Amino acid sequence: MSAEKPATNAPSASPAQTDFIRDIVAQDLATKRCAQIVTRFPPEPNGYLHLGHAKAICIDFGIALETGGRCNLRFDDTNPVKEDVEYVDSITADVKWLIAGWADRVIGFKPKGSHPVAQTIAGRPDFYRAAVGESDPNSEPFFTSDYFDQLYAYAVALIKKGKAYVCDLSPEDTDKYRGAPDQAGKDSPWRNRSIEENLDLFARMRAGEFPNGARSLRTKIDMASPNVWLRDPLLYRIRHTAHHHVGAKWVIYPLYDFAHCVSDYLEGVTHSLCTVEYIPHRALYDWILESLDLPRVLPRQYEFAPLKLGYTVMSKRKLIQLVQEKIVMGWDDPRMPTLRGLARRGVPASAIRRFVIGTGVTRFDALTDISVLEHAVREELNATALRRLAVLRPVKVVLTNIPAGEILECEATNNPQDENPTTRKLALTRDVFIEADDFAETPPPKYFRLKPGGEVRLKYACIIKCDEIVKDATGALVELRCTADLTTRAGGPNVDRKVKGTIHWVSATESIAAEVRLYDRLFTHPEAGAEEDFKQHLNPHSLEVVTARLEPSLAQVAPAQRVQFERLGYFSVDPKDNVPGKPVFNRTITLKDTWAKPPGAK
RNA sequence: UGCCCGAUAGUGUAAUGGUAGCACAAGUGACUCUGACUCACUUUGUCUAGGUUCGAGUCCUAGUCGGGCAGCCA
Repeated sequence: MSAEKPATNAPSASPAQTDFIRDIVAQDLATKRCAQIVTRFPPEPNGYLHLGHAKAICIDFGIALETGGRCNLRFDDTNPVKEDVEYVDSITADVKWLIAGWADRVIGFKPKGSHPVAQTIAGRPDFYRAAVGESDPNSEPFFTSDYFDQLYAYAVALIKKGKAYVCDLSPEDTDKYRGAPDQAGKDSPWRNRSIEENLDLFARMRAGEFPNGARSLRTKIDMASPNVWLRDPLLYRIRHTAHHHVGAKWVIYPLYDFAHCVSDYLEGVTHSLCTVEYIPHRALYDWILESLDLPRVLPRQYEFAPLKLGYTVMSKRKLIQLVQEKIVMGWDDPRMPTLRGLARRGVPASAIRRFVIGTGVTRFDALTDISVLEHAVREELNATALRRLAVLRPVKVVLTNIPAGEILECEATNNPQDENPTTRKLALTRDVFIEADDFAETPPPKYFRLKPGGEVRLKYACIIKCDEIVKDATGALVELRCTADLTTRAGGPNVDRKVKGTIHWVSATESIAAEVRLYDRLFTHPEAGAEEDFKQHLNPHSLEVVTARLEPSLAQVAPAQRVQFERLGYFSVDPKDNVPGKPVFNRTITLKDTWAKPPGAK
């Protein structure tokens, strides 16, 4: 069964998702401003993708999918000192993972020969090769760095139009000349160089004649603009650094504002969607493209609010801190909001999409509650996960009326959500384990589980009655001695006898031991991400490792298989640490628990 | 402090001048060999003050509150 199968109760024909961006897109199609919608997802390869990126991906690819358009994965790799192929590889794989089975057919294709295939494929990690498909070099992502020649030509064109100049101000002086938001800047002394001189100097910048920071290429807009991004922003800076994708060909590199709009144009992007912090850049985006007098229709930028999730941090800087300070095990730690972490935790890509799409698209600075994500995950998993019995914190129970060595077979349902559920066999034996939480010597009110003298049903097996509590000298619980009412087994005369509680269990002898990792939210504060000192809100109990007892069928589980440990939650095998004979499971999420726990209970 | 963006139940999001809906959360009940799932029901909302209009969540003005912008980062 595929983990990507949509939940049976999914709103299949829900009204078309709409928002202000989709409205604009629909209008542009209606008025024929665009024949086809082209979007792009443009990460810089300097970190791992997280839930915030998932939102952008769902918007960019989603709109392309809904309109029969396409969406390019393009690496915005204009700053070689911060970037690396490690990130190109992981981001490519993560994007493909997130859109697989959903929008993979609208991903843009890279023109043949735009860069040597061998350079990008050979020697790359398996997951990257698998993601891009070695047999199909056209499925490779786009790179802004592949446009460096064209970008350079456009910069020259701007100089020739008198709209750009080479400036000799140092970075510090450039800063001073820019002024402040409430105070106009002043013109650079180099602002009025002749076109010939600018052309000559820019060519020499490219030729490597000047050291880093000695000169820059700037637009000539307005040093007094109330929008500071219009105060002659830089187009090119000098960086004597090799580039991870195009090698050592360049010593000057374009800046985001120049490279991004031009790359969008070159790729035929119609709608360039980004987050609200780029709102002040939009005027510059438009200015550059309009100044170039380009023949084709220009792309337009629209902005939406970034995703903020409670009880986690989303900024790259904070995430990297968690990794570097070993607060988590790595970028793929199952507690991380990275796509790698979520995947390792067992969250299906479809659940992430469902969640992100459900939060909508607005420009409002919203904080989404973690329960919305959790609900989306449970909804996917409830439909697809195999039901299994596992005991996380075992307490031994001796069924005194079952002889040692005897095995009574029970039939258990694999997934009650299936139309035609299949079953498997379970072994009921004299010694079994039940969950520590499912027994209370002095039960709180409305306790449906096992208590002295009380009865409870062992799921799929029979009703048992607690006769005796055995403790050691220190008063610690050793075992429970119970009698099994075998007439309440399937096929028995009293199968239908009701008791208030049904609990999970495993045979003590017919079960296996496994490491199970229980995860909780990383932070104890909903807005931990908003605070500089976010680490003070770390949850010390975000990871708990237990040695659990599992029913034998859990000995070999495929990494992609999701299982529900009945009454406990959804689990999957840890793709890294699980080895045959020594299983390791991750808890993706607990089941919803509406029973008010008594005070002091864990 | 200059410019820009925003504000609808606890949270998120619809309503495009005409009955304020939906989801999550919370609560009540039904069902139950998962205190899950499912089902039914319930509570809770248009930031404030003016204005335009037959009619304003929606348009206008002012205020309040929240967010963004002053990298040779993206």
